[in-house]
Amino acid sequence: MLQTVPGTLANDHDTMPWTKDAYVSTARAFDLLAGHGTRLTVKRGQEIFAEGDTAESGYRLVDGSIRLVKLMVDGRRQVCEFLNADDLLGFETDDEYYFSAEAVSDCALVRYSRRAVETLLTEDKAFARHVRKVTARGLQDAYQRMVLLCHKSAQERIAWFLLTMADRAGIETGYIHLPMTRTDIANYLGMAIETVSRVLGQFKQNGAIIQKSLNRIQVVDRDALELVRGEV
Amino acid sequence: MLQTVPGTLANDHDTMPWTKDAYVSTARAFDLLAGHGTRLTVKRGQEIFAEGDTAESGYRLVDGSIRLVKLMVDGRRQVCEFLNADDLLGFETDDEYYFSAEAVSDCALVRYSRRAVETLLTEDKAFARHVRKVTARGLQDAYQRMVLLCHKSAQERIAWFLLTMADRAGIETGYIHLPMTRTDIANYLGMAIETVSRVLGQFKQNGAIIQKSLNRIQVVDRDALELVRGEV
DNA sequence: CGGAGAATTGACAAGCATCAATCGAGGTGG
DNA sequence: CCACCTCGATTGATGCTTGTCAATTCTCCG
Repeated sequence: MLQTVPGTLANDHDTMPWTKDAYVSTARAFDLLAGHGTRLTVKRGQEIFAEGDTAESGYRLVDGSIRLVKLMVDGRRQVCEFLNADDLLGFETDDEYYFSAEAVSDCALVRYSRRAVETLLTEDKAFARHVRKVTARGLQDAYQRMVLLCHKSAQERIAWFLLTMADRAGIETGYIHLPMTRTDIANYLGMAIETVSRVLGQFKQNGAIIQKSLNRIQVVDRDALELVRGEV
Repeated sequence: MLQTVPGTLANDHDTMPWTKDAYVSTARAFDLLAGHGTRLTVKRGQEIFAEGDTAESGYRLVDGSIRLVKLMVDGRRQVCEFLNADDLLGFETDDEYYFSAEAVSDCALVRYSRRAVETLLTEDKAFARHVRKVTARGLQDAYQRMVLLCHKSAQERIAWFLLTMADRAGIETGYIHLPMTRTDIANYLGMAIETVSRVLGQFKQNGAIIQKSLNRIQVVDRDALELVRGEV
């Protein structure tokens, strides 16, 4: 099964056997929130909230990319997930954030107060279902990545990463845009940045990919990457 | 922060600042399900459901331990989580299970039909909140373990594991009961069973632990283990 | 054009996986 | 009740993947 965007707001119809009648479009669900939402923008590298902060808001990412990170006292960091446009953030927790959220690129978000979120969660069944679904998807992705971190080689991880990023972006351009740094990728996949560099170098030499610029990569030989990645 | 049992049904009061008024005891929440639940028992090693199965039921673990596993085609397995008495299982997904559930020891469960679960999720706010909370806790634990898998040494992992198991069990006896095999532990922590054995051997020699039997371990020097574990 | 941060490349070491053999425990049948 | 048998755990030797340290190069902006 292909990895899909966690918390995406589209294409839920085909996976909601029990709930077709109760389904409403995300657009309508968020119309209900609209009056309570405030737009904000954050610049690249800026923090939206920190681990341990009281969860006073939920966010919807409108544009840009965000990384969810857990920070260690010695400065090492674990990137738990990358979020893209239309992903939700902070809707599932009602006490403290258990990760920090940082802008990978300049971002536009809509911020909803916890009170508005709580109200909608209890009063709008479709919205509540959507949040459940999104959270479950997050857990699913986390478990999937545990397999990756425990059982896959450096090459398998990078191949998986490139293919996943391509799928998430839709790859209509032919290029994968990687807004994050090599350090982010390394911390996401549980390896050193040097290893990321080396494996990307191998793929370039294999002719599997072409690096147009630092964060623009073209997948020339998708089959080769899928072969390296192995089963998902 | 200490690791706690994911999805435990007790002690939620102190972490629900927004919802004290809406809170009802789990006992009452599950009274609502009672009429729809059916008891069942599974023997050690038996499968409750498999990854990819249609999620037709939710379960509450009454007694025993369960492992959530993802299986690879070559037979390797990733243990995503261990569940204990009072934990919930399969309540957050409404299409397909994204992991298999296997009995680590003989288990007693209560099984609820998907229809009953769906109904209660939409009609009982407190129950819906509880499921949200439990799922979020699962995601939190998953992220926490990513840090472990990516940044911690074998010794740190085993120390973390022992302390976490002790905390989850309440350790009133002075002994940690480990119902799972070394293979399970290895697949949970992302290391080889030989390494698990070796590290446990070191801890025994250090005097940090005493192994009463294969799955009964006494923590003699908790401070030493916490020192090895480092920050959580 | 120049500077600073990021990425690449290389050399080396270490932690851990793998392979292999032995040991131990728990369960069964005589 | 004991011996045996089988599976899991332990212990040892070895090799490899990958992390770490270091130096250089590249890229992006001002």
